[in-house]
Amino acid sequence: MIRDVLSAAKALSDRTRLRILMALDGRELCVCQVIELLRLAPATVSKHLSILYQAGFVESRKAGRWVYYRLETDARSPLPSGVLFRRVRASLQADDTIQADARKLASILRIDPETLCKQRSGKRQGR
Amino acid sequence: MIRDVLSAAKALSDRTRLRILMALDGRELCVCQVIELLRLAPATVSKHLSILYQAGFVESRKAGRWVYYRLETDARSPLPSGVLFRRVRASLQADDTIQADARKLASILRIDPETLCKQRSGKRQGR
DNA sequence: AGTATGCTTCGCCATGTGACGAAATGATCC
DNA sequence: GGATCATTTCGTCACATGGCGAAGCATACT
Repeated sequence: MIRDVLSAAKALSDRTRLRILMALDGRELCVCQVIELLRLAPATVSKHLSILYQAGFVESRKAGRWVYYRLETDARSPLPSGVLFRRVRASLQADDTIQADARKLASILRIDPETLCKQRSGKRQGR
Repeated sequence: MIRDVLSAAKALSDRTRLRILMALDGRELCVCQVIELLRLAPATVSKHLSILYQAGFVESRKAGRWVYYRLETDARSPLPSGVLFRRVRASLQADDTIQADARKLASILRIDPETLCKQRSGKRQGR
C-alpha cells in the first residue's frame, strides 16, 4: 500500500531519525542513551522513536524502568532494514555528523546506563 | 552524505510524487500528460517534478515546447531507481490510486500530446 | 515582429512537522 | 503506600511543505 511506503519514506526524511537508525546499527540502546547522544528533550526523542517504530524500522523491549530499542530485523516494512539499510548506511557512514555520533556513542557505551540516567536527572534540577 | 539520503527520502515522502514515479515507470511523459493524469495545477506538478529531479529520481529532456521526464537510470541517487524502486514498486502496484492512475494513463497515452494540451488550454478560459 | 503555448518561478495561504515543557503513565525502591 | 525515576502523551509554538493563481520565460506558429 501507498500508506506503508509513505510512512517509511517520512520516517527516513528527518536528520535526527537517520542519526538514531545509524546509532542503533549493530546494538541495542535504551532511550536515555539516545537522549544523551542527541542531546534533545526526552519528549522529542520518544516521538522520533515512535515514528520509526510505526514505520517498522525499529522494535522495542521493556526492561524494568528502561525501554530498549533495536533495528527491526523481520521485514515488517516495505523498505526493510536489510536491503534498504545497506545502501543508506553506506552513504551515511561518510557523513561528519554520523561519524561524530559514532565516536560519542562509544564513550556513552562505556558508562553503565544506570549512571548515565542519574547524570541527566542531575542536570534537570539546575546543574 | 546525509543530505543526499534526506533529499531522496523527502522526495519519496509525498503521495503525489510516488504517483508520478509510478506513472513514469517504463515510459517517458511530457509535463502536460502528468498534469492531465493528476489533475493538479501546472505549477504544482512542475514543483513536484523539480523535487524528484533534484533528488536524482528523474531526468528531463526538452523537445520543442514540451519537456519530457523519465526515470533516472544512472545511479545518481543513494536510493537508485534500480534497487529501491523494485521494492517500492511492488508495494505501490497493489494500491488503488496507483492502479486507477495506470488505467487513466493508458487512455491519456491514446491521445497525442498535441491534442491533450489543447484541451487543457480550452479549460483555462472557462469551458 | 507579435501572438500563442508549455513550463517554470514567485508569492501567498492552509496544513503538517519538529522542538519543547508540563502533565500523565508505568515501574522500581524505600 | 508514597517517593522517585524513565518514558510517553499532550498542548503549544515556529517553521517547512503542498496547493494554487499570476507573472515570467522560453519556443513555435503566422
